[in-house]
Amino acid sequence: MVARELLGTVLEYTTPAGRVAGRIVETEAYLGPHDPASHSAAGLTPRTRWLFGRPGTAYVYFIYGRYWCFNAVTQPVGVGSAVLVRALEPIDGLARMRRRRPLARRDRDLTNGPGKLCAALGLDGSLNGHLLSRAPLVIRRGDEIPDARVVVTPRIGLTKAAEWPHRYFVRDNPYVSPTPVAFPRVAYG
DNA sequence: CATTTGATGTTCT
DNA sequence: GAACATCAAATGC
Repeated sequence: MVARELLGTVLEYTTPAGRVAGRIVETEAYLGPHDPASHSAAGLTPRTRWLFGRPGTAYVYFIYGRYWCFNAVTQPVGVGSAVLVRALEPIDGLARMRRRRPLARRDRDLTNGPGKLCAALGLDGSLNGHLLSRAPLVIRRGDEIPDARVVVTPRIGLTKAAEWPHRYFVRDNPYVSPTPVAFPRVAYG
């Protein structure tokens, strides 16, 4: 599963304002049209245009009237499958992240949620459709995370398919978003 | 620490 | 008109 493979890779955004980067420590897989929780379940709409694009495309959407969420498309054109990046461990540009997230009290609060990390990095809808193999926004190889350090749970915040176990995170990493207490946690593999 | 609640506006029905 | 892949503040331990 690509969502698991993305753990440990580095998301890096370079603009005239500077460079910000973080290690991906939490992801969620959204499958194709047969996944009721995926935006692709509703078919092709103006919003989901880039979700149905080629693998490695950025799919960025606006939610709850305030926040952007960043995804990487993972399946061939027309399928509509993507991985939501839910948390980063900051690597570079910490000062810029703090300026963009003035309400974050602790550094771990800068990027431990999908809306938070987009705000910290400055990601928004202008990046929709961008290919992640090229500047200014790239995902590059980082640390390999052993299977023994990967935990699987249901996805957060869903009403449909709420029990499907497609959330992955790095065990004991302080930058992972809080796991709801009632969630089952399963070792990967 | 855990749980609850209000804010916010786009998207699709 | 309802739903929504969220967040932060407030509350009760």
